[in-house]
Amino acid sequence: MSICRPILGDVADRVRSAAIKRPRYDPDRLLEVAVQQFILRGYEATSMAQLGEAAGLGKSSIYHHFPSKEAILHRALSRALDALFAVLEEEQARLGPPPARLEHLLRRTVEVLVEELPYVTLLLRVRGNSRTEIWALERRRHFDRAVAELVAATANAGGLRQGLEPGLGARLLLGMVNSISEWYRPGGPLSAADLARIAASVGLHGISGAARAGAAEATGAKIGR
Amino acid sequence: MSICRPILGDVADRVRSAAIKRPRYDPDRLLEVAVQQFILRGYEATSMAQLGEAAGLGKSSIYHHFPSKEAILHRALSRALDALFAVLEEEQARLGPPPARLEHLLRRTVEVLVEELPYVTLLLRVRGNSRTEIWALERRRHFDRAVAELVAATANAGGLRQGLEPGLGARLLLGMVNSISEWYRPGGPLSAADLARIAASVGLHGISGAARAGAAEATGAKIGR
DNA sequence: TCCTTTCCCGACCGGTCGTTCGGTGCCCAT
DNA sequence: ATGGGCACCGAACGACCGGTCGGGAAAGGA
Repeated sequence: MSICRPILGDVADRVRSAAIKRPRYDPDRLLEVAVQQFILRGYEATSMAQLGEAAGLGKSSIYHHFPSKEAILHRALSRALDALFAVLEEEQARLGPPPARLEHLLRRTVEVLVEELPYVTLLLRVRGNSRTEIWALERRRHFDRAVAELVAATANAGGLRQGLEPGLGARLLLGMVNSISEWYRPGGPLSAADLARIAASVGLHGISGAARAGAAEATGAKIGR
Repeated sequence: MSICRPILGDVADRVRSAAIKRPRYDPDRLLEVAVQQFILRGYEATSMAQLGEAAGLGKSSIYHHFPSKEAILHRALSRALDALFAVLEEEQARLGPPPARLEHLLRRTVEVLVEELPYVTLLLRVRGNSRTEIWALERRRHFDRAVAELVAATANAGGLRQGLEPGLGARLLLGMVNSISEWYRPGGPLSAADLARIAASVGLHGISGAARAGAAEATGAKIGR
């Protein structure tokens, strides 16, 4: 029963085998395994026993590194949020004309999303069930608002298409960018920097300027020049 | 304890009160309540007892209408998937030039997403934990592939910006459209048809044609003038 | 060498999970 | 009025949940 555990992956094997010199866990390495599991099965659907198994430990051993299951989640979400907020502090996101700042912000957001893929993925799936999740949701809302304000500033500079409310534009933009976490896997042919450049460009082009008369242009509003 | 249940909403009250003539449930009405709860707390995190409470029933009563918790999920996901696939069958999505078909498909997808908001929202959150979820994921993948093929056909017609791989364009497009389920609530100032028109326009404009030289255009490639 | 600290384990706790079951009351056709 | 069936209930099931605890192996400085 408990013997027939499935092929337990990567980290666990590296730890189990005495050949390699890393017999013990530290919180961050355990976090890596845990977040992997949370993404695979969902946070609620992942039991402490499964976390232990994936790490090659008994479930009680987890509590040596983390005081509770929720604490693991908190640490993971905090890591994602810190990385995202760091982007807001970057010089190119704070200075210069709004459109350029927005482009930088989007591009760097995608890059961070890829760099911290598991953690950001987990963040984007949070729905507000526990105090930790509500806290993360609230912090994430602040980030979204910063993006929305930059979109609004871009709109004031005439960088938004007619009839597109800035708030809506920001949501569509963020939705597109965030959805990357659902399919992007590093190691593919597309580098993070390339993806970031393309996604930011596609997004900004979509919400900006006059609608080009494609065959598919349904919006009646057509800017004169 | 069990008395202090929070203000339980809408449907439950309507059913509880003898004033209105609908004292009994049928599967579809119960489904409505259940899906509401699944979205609120997540499928795994919602217990049968909570479902019952939200419906004004004991948890054992749920089993009079559904054979299992997973069956409820299956029915909800099936409803969403059926509605989406119906769009693929629409005449304007099958005939005509690819760009126009793509525009129709996107617009109608948004409209369906809004019409069947709770069910589609649930579908978009499925991660593949159970057999039902895997089935839904597989079926959804077919829908996504149909969109991707239409994007590819649009690309062949020269309707895609340079350097944007059709598969990537389709993912960004779908990501943007699907993200609408995370914030749109009916009853607001924005009608479903308007939202659909705008979202489809923004998305198609984003992936199509040459990049306009905005201040935020970072792609080294700068078109002559 | 010995002893402290770090890391990990199995056994166990109260509680909750999805599900089952025997029984009860209401609605409605007869 | 009455009998049958539909909708519902409370109690109970085994399994499993997150978390606790006392103890044991292994590492590391002395």
